[in-house]
Amino acid sequence: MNLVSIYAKKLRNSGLRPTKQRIKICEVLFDTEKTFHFSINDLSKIVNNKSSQKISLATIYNTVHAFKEKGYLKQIPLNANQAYFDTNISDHHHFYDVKEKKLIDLDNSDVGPINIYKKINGKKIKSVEVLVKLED
Amino acid sequence: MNLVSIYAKKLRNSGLRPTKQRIKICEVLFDTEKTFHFSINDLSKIVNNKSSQKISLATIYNTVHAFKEKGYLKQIPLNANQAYFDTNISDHHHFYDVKEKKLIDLDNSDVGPINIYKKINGKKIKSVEVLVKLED
DNA sequence: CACGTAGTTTAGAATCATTATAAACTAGTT
DNA sequence: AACTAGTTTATAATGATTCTAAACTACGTG
Repeated sequence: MNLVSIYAKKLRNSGLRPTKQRIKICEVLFDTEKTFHFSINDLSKIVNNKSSQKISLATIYNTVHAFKEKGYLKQIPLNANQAYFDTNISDHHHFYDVKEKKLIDLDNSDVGPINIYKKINGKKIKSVEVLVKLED
Repeated sequence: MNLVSIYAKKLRNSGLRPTKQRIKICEVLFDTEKTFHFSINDLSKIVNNKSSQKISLATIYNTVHAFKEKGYLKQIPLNANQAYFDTNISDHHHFYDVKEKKLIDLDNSDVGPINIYKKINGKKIKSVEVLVKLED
């Protein structure tokens, strides 16, 4: 089965119609060995540099949100003036190089086990994310 | 020594002139037993509800940034559409109740020691912040 | 295959947090 | 009192994100 039909299936399975735009975005996001971090603007540039048939910014926003919702992307908790996303959806963390404004993956295996001793009544833990800020 | 002169001294010691506005903001932020979380808008409302002599939004922004710079406030790494700050500047972490959009402090003592085994050449760790998302 | 419809895309407008500007003001010094 | 660097302010500008509503499209049904 080729990639396009794999993406189409993946989209259909999540209740999303496999449109040309979504397939093209899938190709940029998931058709690669390495995972990566991106902002909406980054993604828009990458996608629209690949072909003359442009995808509107609104669609990029819609699609990224849908993919995040479905768990195909993760948003990185970070104080920046724009949102950053990660195609690496495995349980992991991040370095943030404050000076260079660069994110670096920090695998779960590079961080010792994290124990949370405090409990909040009626709530359970959904995720634990660590942000390690770096300086020179 | 009264609080106003304590704040004035604190400001002067950091190279910030103790203006009426900054003192008033100090009173809101630091003249309390409990620490708290706030957005710029929250702070603006609190400050301007306390007296008829209003402080402009621009000054609130300037002051919060200056205080953050000087280490009197911390910004909380979080994906929200606005920035959140914390008057608790001790080394600690946060719960984030996704549904209720509420932040809860998580003291350092409520989290086991965090070990980062990965090293980045030429960089050292500035801070380690944990965000624990909560769900029902 | 044509049709209908719900879902999708799109350009452009609207919103909203934040930052920049530049003129008026003020703390602290001379 | 005068000076100056630092501060405040209203307002404009910016920029990311969301909204809108009209055009388009995937796809099941007849």
